[in-house]
Amino acid sequence: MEGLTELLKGALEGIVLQHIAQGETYGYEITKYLQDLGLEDIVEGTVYTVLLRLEKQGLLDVERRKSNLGPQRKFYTLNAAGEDYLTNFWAKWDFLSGKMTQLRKA
Amino acid sequence: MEGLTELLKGALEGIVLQHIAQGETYGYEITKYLQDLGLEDIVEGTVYTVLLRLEKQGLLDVERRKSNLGPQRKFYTLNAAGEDYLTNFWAKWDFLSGKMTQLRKA
DNA sequence: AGATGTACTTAGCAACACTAAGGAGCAGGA
DNA sequence: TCCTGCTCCTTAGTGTTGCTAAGTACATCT
Repeated sequence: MEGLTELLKGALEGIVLQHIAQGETYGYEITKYLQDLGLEDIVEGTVYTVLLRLEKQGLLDVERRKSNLGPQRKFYTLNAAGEDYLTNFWAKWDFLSGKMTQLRKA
Repeated sequence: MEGLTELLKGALEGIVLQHIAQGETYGYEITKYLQDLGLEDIVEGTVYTVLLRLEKQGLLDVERRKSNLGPQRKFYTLNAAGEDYLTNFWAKWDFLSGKMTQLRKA
């Protein structure tokens, strides 16, 4: 799906957070996961910038450990702030989503 | 609903376009309509900047006519390009929306 | 040695929602 | 008559965000 960029703004943070909420993970894996999901235009660079931003916002706990293949990985986990953020994110998404449906069939 | 700004990016163009698709209208009316819908943080200034952008992109036909009260109005109608854009917008929205649901219950 | 796959960082860009500030037309009441 | 409030639009500028590009680094296989 092309031209999804603008629509992803604001949503991507939630998407990444939601995936991390399902279990400790790291950037490279997240990228693969999203591409498997069908969000193929979300590439590595994008995911890493989002992760750094989320980390700076204090929504994630980070641990650097070595991998069995390749260089070290940065493992991310949601902390309490992250969970709050995520809950709030879905509330906003549902709100907007509802309005969109309303508008569409008006 | 606070903090909707980022989520609105990309969606707002579609929202405005969708409302215009339901019949000729103008900026001030669109603003009121959205606020009635419950999107209260979308204020005048925002709507007008969106309209100008859509107009520049050639998605809207414009006609300036005088109003029975207040200054002249700029009436907007969707043209063919606008309709295409709108169809495409909903396709993208449905796509993302579907992925969000998938991700959430994963 | 070189290629391939894994894994992360940084600097900078473009698009968008939003803000701020203003102007202009009309109505009604003080 | 003034002036307050409502209608209606414009322009310049800001901050956030997804994205790009270029680079670094480790491991494995040929």
